[in-house]
Amino acid sequence: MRTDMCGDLRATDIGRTVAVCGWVARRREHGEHLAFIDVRDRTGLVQCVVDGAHDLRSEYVVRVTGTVRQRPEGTTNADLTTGDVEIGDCTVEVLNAAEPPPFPISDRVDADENVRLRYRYLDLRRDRMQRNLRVRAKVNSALRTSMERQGFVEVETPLLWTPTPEGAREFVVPSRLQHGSFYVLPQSPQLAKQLLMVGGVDRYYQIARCLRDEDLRADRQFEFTQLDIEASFVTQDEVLDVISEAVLDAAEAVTGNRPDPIPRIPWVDAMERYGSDKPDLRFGMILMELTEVFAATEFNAFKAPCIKGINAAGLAADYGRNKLDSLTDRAKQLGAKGLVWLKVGDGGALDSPVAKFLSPQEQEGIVAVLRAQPGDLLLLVADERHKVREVLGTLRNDLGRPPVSDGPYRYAWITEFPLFEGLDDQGNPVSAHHPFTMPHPDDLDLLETDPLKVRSQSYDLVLNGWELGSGSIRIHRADIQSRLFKTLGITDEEAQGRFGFLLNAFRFGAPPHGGFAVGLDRLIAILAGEDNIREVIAFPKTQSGLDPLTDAPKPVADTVLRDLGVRLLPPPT
RNA sequence: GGUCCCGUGGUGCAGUUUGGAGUGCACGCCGGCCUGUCAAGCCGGAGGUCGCGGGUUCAAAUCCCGUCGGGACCGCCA
Repeated sequence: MRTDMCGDLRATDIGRTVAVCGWVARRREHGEHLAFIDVRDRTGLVQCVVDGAHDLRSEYVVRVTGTVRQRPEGTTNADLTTGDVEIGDCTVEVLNAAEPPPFPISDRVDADENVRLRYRYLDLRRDRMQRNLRVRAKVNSALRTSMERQGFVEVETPLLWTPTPEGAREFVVPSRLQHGSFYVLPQSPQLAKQLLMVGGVDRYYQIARCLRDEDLRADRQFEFTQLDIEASFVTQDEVLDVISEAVLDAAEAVTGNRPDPIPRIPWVDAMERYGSDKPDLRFGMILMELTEVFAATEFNAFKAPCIKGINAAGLAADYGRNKLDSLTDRAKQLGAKGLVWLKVGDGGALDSPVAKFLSPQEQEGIVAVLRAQPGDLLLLVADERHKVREVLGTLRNDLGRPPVSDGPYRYAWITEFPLFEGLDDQGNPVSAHHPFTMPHPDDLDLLETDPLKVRSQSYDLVLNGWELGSGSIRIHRADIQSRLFKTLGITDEEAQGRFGFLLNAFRFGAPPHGGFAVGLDRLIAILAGEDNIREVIAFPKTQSGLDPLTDAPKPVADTVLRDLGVRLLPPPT
């Protein structure tokens, strides 16, 4: 039907008779016998010179045959890849007429999200979306190639899975053949891939769809895609190497440049330096330790277990009283008792409401530790250590963080996460990752004595302040798993009920294993320069979980419910 | 469950603070003119439940309450 793609035509094609197919992007009429139409396909636009365009309208589907020729002197268009040439002597065949689109098929205007999604098939015609889909395809392809090269085998796992009461809320699927029982859609292939390790697959990967019935965000959809991997007989470093290779390959495939090797930062360092377990390494403003400086302070607000400060370099002039007050409000909102700000004057003197409470030695200490220069704005928080980290980490992002999709790409591995995060209502520790995460070998004996101090062999991958994924070395030995369940307050019977199939499998020779999962929607969004994963998903849902295109979710017929053995409750009042 | 922003011809916006005739801008659409444009240009025209419901008022796009939808965020996301 066609000989060429619109966007591919170049001066080297001059003289060829070609046929292109696509949509009428624009037409420019110059009287009865001269008109230009721009024909668009997924590769771009080409200008066709036609003898009148009266029967053509925007988005008509056409097949144009003609001869590629050099554009006349002075009429080339440097903004188009095809701008040196045009198709002349055109015959235009209308393959299909079209109504005017409900919004312009153009990158210049951003239509209402609801309208974009209702007419997603039109939205997808836009350059931006075409580009994003192709970035996505490139990433998928690069990852597959990388994983294959590294000896991994793609295995598909079930979508109809079994409920696991831990973790994210699951989508539930009623069983027609077993009334009263339900499948769930997997929040990840976690347990399936561990079974594959017991099955001797050794090196598994999958570009896997995962489903979680949790509230939606710019970086979260109900269904999302992970590069999921699991490997046997590996150390943590080996897992990190495999994933590093894969994501650097993906970035290189998209951008043409290979980002720097990915630094590995222990969790406690990330929290101390950036106040976050997903630090954005594109900017500094490190949280500096001031506790020692105020060891003997007379200033009551600084008689605290931990004092840290950040230096918002050069921002003193930008922050007048109002903005400083709202920063203070923000800090209090985050749970701080207060926020101390100091501006560094021209002579290096500190200008601050609390300056008079600080000794000269303390003031010098602040300047030295924060490497303060005239014009800098210094922000200090004194409190419990975890609170100081959290508040200053948030302020650091508020003050310094560029949009997520701005370059450069700064990946980071965060390692040695705590095994547990806090206590539940019954006073039992809560797994930070999941209950099959291997404790750090040096901390095993703390399981029974000081569980909250136990580090784990788990790790996150971060890119420009977005969490891209997480993984861990798993527990493969029954004795350690049993100790962990005991620490979590889970009895052997409960464990059997919840994860029996996995624990049974582990009795038959489970190899040491570990893995990781990379959130591809987020990775692709960042590589595509988007700050919302909807932009890299062909058919996403709105924030309230609706699909304006199909109107899903919808009620189903009573007969369907009857077949499933399901009865609806009256709507809540 | 909560906080904040948004909803005005097909599209994007202004108008809302301080109530006074559906007022304005740009694009698109329809018709006409136009032989080198490229976000073509010029002339003319059509097109409105100001998301929806209620309230206040002589009078509501504008103020108040509720509700629906979109977005950002908190909670939630082992």
